[in-house]
Amino acid sequence: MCSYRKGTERLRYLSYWKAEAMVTKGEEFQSSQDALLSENELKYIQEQIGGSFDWPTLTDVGGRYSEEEKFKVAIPPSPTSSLPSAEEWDGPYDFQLLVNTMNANKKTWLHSSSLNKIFIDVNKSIPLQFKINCPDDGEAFFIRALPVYTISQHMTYPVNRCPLHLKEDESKGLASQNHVVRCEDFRALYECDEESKRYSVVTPLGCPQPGSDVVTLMYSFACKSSCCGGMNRRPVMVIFTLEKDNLVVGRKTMNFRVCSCPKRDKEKEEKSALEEKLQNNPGKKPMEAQNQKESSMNCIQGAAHYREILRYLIMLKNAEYLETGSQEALSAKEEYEGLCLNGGRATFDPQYIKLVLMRYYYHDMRYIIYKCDFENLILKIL
Amino acid sequence: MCSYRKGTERLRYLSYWKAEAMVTKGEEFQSSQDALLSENELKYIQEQIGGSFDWPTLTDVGGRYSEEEKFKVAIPPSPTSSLPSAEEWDGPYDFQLLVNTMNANKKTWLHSSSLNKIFIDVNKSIPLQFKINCPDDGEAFFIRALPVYTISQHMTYPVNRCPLHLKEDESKGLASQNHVVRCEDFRALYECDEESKRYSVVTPLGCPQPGSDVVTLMYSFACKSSCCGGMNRRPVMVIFTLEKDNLVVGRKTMNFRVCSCPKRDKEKEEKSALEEKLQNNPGKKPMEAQNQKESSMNCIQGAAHYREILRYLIMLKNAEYLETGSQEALSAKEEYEGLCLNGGRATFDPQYIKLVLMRYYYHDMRYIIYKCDFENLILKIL
DNA sequence: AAACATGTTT
DNA sequence: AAACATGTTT
Ligand SMILES: [Zn+2]
Ligand SMILES: [Zn+2]
Repeated sequence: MCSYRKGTERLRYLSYWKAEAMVTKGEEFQSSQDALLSENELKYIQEQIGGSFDWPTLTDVGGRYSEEEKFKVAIPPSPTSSLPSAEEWDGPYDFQLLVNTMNANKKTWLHSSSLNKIFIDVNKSIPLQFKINCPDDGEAFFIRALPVYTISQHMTYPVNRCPLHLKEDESKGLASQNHVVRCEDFRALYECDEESKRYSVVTPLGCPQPGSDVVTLMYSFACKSSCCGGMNRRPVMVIFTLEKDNLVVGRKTMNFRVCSCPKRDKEKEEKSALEEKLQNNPGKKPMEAQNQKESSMNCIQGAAHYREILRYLIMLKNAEYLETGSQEALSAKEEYEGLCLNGGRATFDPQYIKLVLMRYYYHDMRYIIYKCDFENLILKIL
Repeated sequence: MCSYRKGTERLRYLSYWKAEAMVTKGEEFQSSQDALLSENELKYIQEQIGGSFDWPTLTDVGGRYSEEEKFKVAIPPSPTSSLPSAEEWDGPYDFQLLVNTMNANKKTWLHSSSLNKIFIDVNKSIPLQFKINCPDDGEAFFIRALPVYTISQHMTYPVNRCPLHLKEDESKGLASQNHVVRCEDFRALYECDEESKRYSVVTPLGCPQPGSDVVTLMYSFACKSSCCGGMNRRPVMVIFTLEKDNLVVGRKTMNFRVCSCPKRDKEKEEKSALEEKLQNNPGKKPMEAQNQKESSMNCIQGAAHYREILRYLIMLKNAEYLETGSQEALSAKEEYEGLCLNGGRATFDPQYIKLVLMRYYYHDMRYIIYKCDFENLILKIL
């Protein structure tokens, strides 16, 4: 893991430093805010890295230890969290994603390298090639494919199938039922993140065929980008994470458009991207899907989780009030305190709540691990 | 009831004549074919009326009489059967449907008299006016609104809501949940025909406001004509039946298009209808929705019902074979006999099965009434 | 209301 | 592939 960039390493160190200090002192965290970095610490870290970063994924290993041995610990979002990282990262194994354009089936899919985008028919498969620098160890690696909306306003919502296509597939009772992204490999595992409600498919990478240094996996999409009540015309990308021992060790992304006329739509998007580039004319952006019916309720899943976010907002608003004396901040704080008490929900501006969630998830504390796992983790990282 | 047209009266007489003869002889029908008119009788009747006709609606009055008193009797399709009549009929009460164009809310709905069609936004209400020649007796009458696909290929399928809009409304748990056509009257009753699976809404007509001779009811549509997995771009009409004592005593129809741009679409349809008329150019018909996913399974609901239709087909094919010696008819007959035995289903050509169903429902026998009800009925009709 | 987006029919 | 149909965005 010597290829971690400097900023990322420093951030990891800083966050764990705070958590470790508390664990060392034998304190059990009372809430997710106990181990939060201060505003100044956050500011400093953001300057250092200027982007998203990676944490190792830890899951509850339930039942191995007694209750007394449990610790609440600062654990980062998993690759399927509400706001997963979409930063390209070759990682220690020089992870690469390749699209062999020779294979392009002009009828069913096309790749635009200028847009880093694949245009594909619904339910048609596309071969994607994955490469690492130790192909013979392929059986130890997994490829996770996770669809995510690319426009910031929708990014925190999971990508779900539309009611119509879901209904058509319900009777089949397949594990892939709720998944837009499918991998046509018999070892593919269809996962749902209970926290974020995101669906992803995880496939063992395996070793290349003799004479080849890449592994080819077939992917398909079970809904169109335009499906009403599903992606509803919102552009999506797929985040492909390379995973080993439950850690993310590489990441690649690809934009996708699942549509009826891949050729027409690719040409149109390329043309308008070119025009915008030539004229440097930001006034003629492509239309953006609006009026989505994902209730802002769904934006924050679960009553307990929602309360946690509210408490975080109360803290932020209180800090703002103490610092600036803003009456608006004070009344917002009081409103949130009321909601906390009576279990109500506020209607947040999506852009605002997105920023709040971004900050909140930087300090995600919602996982429980066991003391020895935590100690091993600290040893690995420091 | 003296205003029944001659052809209808004669047909009614003929069909009941056959049923009455059997009842008189004390025979209990063994199957729905026992009281069928012969091919020649049918031919004669069709020449006489050249269209659809009305029967009184009778329902099972269950439990009033002992089992021995029950009779199976030839009863016509109800107004919500699989192939309901769509013939305009003023009836004995001079039933009229009026659209007051003065009320037209240019933003949400428009009426085209040349097309007998209303173009309307989804979930927006339109006032429709109903008139009878005895408005003071209005409380004894009901208006039933039943949506039906206008293109013959889809006519026998019930009009259902799409999965998306259904899902949005499911949590509300309203009686109107599955209904595309809504009546905004607190006395409106939402019915589902268990046999045909058609949804209709029945509203008491009531008496006109003082000084008026019409009753106004507000209707709205909870899905668009274009809804995927629902009407799916197939044109629909609404059949408004005037009902009294469970009998249909008048019928009016109106075409509807539930869409996002009523004005644009009305102008376009009127223009293309005019062009077609002027040029008498049948080559440039508007596009027809195709590729519907309603399984032909759904076309005939229920295993027992399906078996009945199969037996009817066997009879038809056998008659055809005996008359013409057609080997094709013979092998079709044998195929259907096999399906009857093993409970299988054939894949019928939709156009063909539509014609078969049409003939079958002309002789609908699936209702049970009691002897005295039957005798009263005969007395009324003869 | 005009322009656009995007699935379907021809 | 071109023309059309029809919901959305500007
Ligand atoms: Zn879909
Ligand atoms: Zn709908």
